[in-house]
Amino acid sequence: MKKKMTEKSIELFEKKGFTQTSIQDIVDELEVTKGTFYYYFSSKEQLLMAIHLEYIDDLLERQEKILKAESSSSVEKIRNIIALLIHDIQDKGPSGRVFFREIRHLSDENIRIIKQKRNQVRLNIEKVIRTGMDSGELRPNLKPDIITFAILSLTNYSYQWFKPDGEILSDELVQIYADVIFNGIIEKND
Amino acid sequence: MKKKMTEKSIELFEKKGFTQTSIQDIVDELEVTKGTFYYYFSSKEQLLMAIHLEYIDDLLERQEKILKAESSSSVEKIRNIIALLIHDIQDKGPSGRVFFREIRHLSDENIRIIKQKRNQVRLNIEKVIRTGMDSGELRPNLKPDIITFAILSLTNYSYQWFKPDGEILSDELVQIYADVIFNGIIEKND
Amino acid sequence: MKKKMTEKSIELFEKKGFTQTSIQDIVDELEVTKGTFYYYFSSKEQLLMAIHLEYIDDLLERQEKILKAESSSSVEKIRNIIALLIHDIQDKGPSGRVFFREIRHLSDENIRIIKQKRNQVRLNIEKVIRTGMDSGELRPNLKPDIITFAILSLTNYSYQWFKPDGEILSDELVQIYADVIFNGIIEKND
Amino acid sequence: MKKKMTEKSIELFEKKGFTQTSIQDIVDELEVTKGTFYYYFSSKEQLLMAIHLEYIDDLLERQEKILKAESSSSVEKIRNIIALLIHDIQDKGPSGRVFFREIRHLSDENIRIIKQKRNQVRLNIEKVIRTGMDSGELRPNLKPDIITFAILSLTNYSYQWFKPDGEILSDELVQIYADVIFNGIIEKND
DNA sequence: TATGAATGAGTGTTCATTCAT
DNA sequence: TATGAATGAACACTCATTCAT
Repeated sequence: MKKKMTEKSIELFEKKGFTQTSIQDIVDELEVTKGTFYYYFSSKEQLLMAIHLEYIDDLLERQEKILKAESSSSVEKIRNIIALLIHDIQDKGPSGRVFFREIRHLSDENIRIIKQKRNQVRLNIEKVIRTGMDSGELRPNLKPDIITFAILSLTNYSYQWFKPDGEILSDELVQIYADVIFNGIIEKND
Repeated sequence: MKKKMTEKSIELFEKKGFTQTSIQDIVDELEVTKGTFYYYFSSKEQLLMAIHLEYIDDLLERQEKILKAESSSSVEKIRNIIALLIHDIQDKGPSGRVFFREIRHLSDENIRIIKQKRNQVRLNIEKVIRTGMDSGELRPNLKPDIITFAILSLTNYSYQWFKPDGEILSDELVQIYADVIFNGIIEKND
Repeated sequence: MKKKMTEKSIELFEKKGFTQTSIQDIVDELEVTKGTFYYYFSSKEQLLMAIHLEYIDDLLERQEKILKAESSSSVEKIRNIIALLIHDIQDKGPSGRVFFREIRHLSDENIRIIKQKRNQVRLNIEKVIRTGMDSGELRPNLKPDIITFAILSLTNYSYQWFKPDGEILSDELVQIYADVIFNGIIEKND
Repeated sequence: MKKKMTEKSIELFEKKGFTQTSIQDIVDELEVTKGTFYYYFSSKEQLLMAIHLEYIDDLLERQEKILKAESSSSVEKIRNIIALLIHDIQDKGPSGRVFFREIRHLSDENIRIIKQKRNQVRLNIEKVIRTGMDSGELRPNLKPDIITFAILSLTNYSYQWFKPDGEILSDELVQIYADVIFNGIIEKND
């Protein structure tokens, strides 16, 4: 039941937003009563926090696996991280959208916790870029922090427009975005 | 007074969000009463729509100017559009953030109107890219629609993290982002 | 309307208790809506605090008048204070009962404020007793603080059983209680 | 377990009040579940009634013992009853406070039962006073009912301020109160 | 004896909106 | 142009109580 509630909440939060979704909306859909909701969650915010934690913890865990792969080059690792972030939108699109949009409705303390984990994701990318610059895989004159923001912009903003069931597949999107990031769009006349 | 209300609303909507800001909050700051608000606006949503319209119409207008400049190359036009979108965050950050975050609180009909104008901005970029590909300035194998989304991701997502008063200047950000988009990050060993 | 609300609230709080009286109960009786209540009071507790303040401030003011009367002896002053406290039960019985019973539902800060004023009433009585002992009007071996509690017990507890519309008049009660306090109940065989 | 529940309830009811204490609060402290509570008590009110009954029945029983002592004078009996009532505050303070404060949360029928027993305590005192007046121990012109209320006011109100662990001992309080009641506070210049 | 899931009526509070003045 | 009193629907949350196991 707790699982069912979380899932239905993600669905509704994504469709209507956190504030616009009432506890009544959630329990109505599951055909239970409000009391039942509060049996499993102590508050609406706690539910939102649970959704956030599940999302970011899973993401961090999978990112660590990519980082630890010793056989990968930095370029491969970046490509894998881009794939990870983009695919998340396909696989768990709704919770991703909730994650990116509703964080502000958490309490200050919870925001701090989530932002710290989000920063970890960001700093992990930054580190790979630095390693790639040092090893000569990447151009030496880059600003790693800004490049990281560029990558996160591409992947995170995709939840705003990318529909996994649309014409373009998420694998294609990964390939195109990696190509842009790595090679740029200008024609080189060598 | 109407102007003052709009401005104060943008400020509050940005700080606390549309739903979390009450009419009472707005009128309290201006030291008038709720009646006054309803003299100038027929509803809270109408105020939000006014903010959206002002933002997007101004943006479209300035984008058109860039597009019409006959002396510019496609690459220059793209760079100018990136500059336009990034600078907006600096100059009218709050209304930009409101624009990107609160659209969902408009009525369906109003959402349609705003999205149409937003699409216009997007299609304008797409067209410049196509022109650049045709003229040989840009690589011929690009997907213009996706590249457009990439550009919009970089610029629009910047409102999430970019602080105009921080270390990095918006001019620098424009330059770095243009460099990434045009040249990529990989070291070319020609 | 605010006045009407306070009065009806006192009436209901006295009959059913603060917690058992809902805002709905109050507004139903006045045939208005809950919104109206919150137009005049920011919370249920604030209403309770208003009731407390009005009661104790009025009491203190009238007590001061008694204390300042230069022509009265200490015995007369004590008798007048007993009359003041007892008559309050008759004149504004309901708010007195609310005052003595519901203080615990105030916030800690508000409890502090009210208790301080209540202590003032108590200390004022204590001072009169000391003066009476010094001047020889009262027995020299009394404990003024305990005697004060005795007086307050008699008067304050009367709200628990004394009905002003019953057989015995409040003037009689004052006389009897003053007689007990001053002379005791034992038969003196001098 | 039933005993433990009653005791913990008294403790909580005294600290937070009957309405402010939830069944959940009680069972949490005992580390059992709500189901367990309803195994032993049919309702929250029934628990409150049990507390009241235990208190008043015990009091009545001990009062009867005092009344039956043939060797005591009326004055001695009154002094003993004052001691009984005051000491109860020391020995079972919490349940006394619950008794005096929360009776209103009983059902009408239960209120009737408790009030009847409370009246018995009162009428017993009244009877001793009458006997004392008839035998010449007490002043002949007293109103026994009012004097009884005076005694009960002194003793019952003491739960509002008297702290058994404070400076003054309950034995001293008994002595002082008895002295006031019997002798008054005025200096007699015979 | 005890649990834990579920109920449903109720609570204080918020707030966009209306309207006579 | 602006006010201020009033509305009413909604909201998050509480809690005594039930009952199958």
